[in-house]
Amino acid sequence: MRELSDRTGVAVPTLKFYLREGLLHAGERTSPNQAQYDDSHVDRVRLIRALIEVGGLPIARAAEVVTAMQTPGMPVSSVFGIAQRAVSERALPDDTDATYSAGAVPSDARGPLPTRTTGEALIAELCAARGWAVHANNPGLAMAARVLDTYESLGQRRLLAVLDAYAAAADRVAAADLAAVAAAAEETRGDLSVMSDVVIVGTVLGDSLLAGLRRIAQEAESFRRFPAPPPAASATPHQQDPPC
Amino acid sequence: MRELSDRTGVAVPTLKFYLREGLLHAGERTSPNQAQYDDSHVDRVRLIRALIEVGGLPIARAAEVVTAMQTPGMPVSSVFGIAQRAVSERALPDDTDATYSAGAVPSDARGPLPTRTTGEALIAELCAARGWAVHANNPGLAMAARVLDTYESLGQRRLLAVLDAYAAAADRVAAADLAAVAAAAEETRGDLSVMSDVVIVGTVLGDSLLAGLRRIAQEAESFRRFPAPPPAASATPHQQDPPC
DNA sequence: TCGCTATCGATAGTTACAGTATCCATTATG
DNA sequence: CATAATGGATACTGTAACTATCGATAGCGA
Repeated sequence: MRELSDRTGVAVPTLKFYLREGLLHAGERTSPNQAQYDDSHVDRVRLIRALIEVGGLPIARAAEVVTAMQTPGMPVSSVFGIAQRAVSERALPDDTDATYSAGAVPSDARGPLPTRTTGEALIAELCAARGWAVHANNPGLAMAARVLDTYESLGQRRLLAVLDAYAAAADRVAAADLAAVAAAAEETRGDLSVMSDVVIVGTVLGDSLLAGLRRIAQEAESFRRFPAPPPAASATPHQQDPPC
Repeated sequence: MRELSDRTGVAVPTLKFYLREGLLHAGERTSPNQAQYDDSHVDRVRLIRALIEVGGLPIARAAEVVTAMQTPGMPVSSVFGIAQRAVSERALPDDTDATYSAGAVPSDARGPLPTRTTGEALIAELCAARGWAVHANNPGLAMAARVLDTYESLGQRRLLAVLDAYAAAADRVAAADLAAVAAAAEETRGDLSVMSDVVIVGTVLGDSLLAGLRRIAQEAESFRRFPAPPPAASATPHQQDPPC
């Protein structure tokens, strides 16, 4: 176990903790108080750390994910669903209620239609326009709708204008994601466990990658549009040095 | 204060807590133990809840953000930087060290070049290829590089193939983001506070929106590529019903 | 074989975060 | 004037993710 700790950089008590939580499979017993850990354990620990640190998953979600990963015949679509739920459920607390305690509806009673929310309606429209066919329980639906509703409630209706561009971007990203899965399938002649790996890692870490690239592109685009930030005097020190 | 609580759906003790933490500006004093809260407080509370619940920011980051937002002459580029740091720093713990305690470098000593990491090199290349000019301290650089390094360390080198598509998508998204800011600027003749709002809300919530849309697009694309998931028997119940 | 260290497993403790709860001296309100 | 609420301070709760300690072995070198 010391060796496993050394090879992964994770403290021994933490490894014990992961064993307890079912994140890490037990080693092969050699005696009542001795076990042998192999490369599969090293890989598993690395994956766990990646999901938690880079992907930001809580440990319970990571446990679900790795459990699903080692279930033998799990079809790709199910693995996708599990990965998606894992990264989404930290953003969707429990039941998406607004907790408005009293007369808190934002002032204007909208149309009498039984439409759930503006956001949901917009997303449904978007799906129709793009030909996206998904299950109603796809966590992305609630997530995206929630953001749109929040834009509205913050009086940022102008931000709804970004929706189409975001959708186009999402399409591109999803195409790349699935292409990676397909490539893995081809290389390994449809080895489900390899495909699961790609799906899990790609889905969970992909969010971070995309977010990071977005920040870079934002700053670059910002320079393009507002080349010299107005030479305003401010209390905090700003860094407006030359870009790298 | 009860009224503020009722109008926002946030418990009174929580509002007190936000006041203490500097998230919420104090009300106008009418007597030593009485204060008047107005619409600005309602808006602020809604913004705080949105940043925390939808954007997933920790309270300390939200405090930085709202503080920056109300700083008078803050240039747009600085606001962008603050918003970006707020959404990034939960993914970048402190100093991005690998904490490998002993002989933990993944077995093969790579080339003798002083290149920081493969990820950083790839991102630098990408920036050059796309004409992205950014400061070296842009949090997206570290974030994206980290994900790429993690792909490698997990033996998922094949996922590096998605990078170009992701970058193109990020470009699209950033263009839309900046277009929204520009539109707001035009509408309000360059009102910095309105622009700050758009930048903050767009940056923080945009990540969630994009992530949500990605999940939808992924599932849709998954159906397109793997129309009928192989009829495998598995322990857990799968839902492969008709899409909505 | 002795002694040292490490292991497994269990239980308990720690730190950080995000609130909640309680108390108190006022103060508004019916 | 009595009740209820307010602002402010302090203290407490609950969860997440570890971290420390303990006790009974078990391996390994001298």
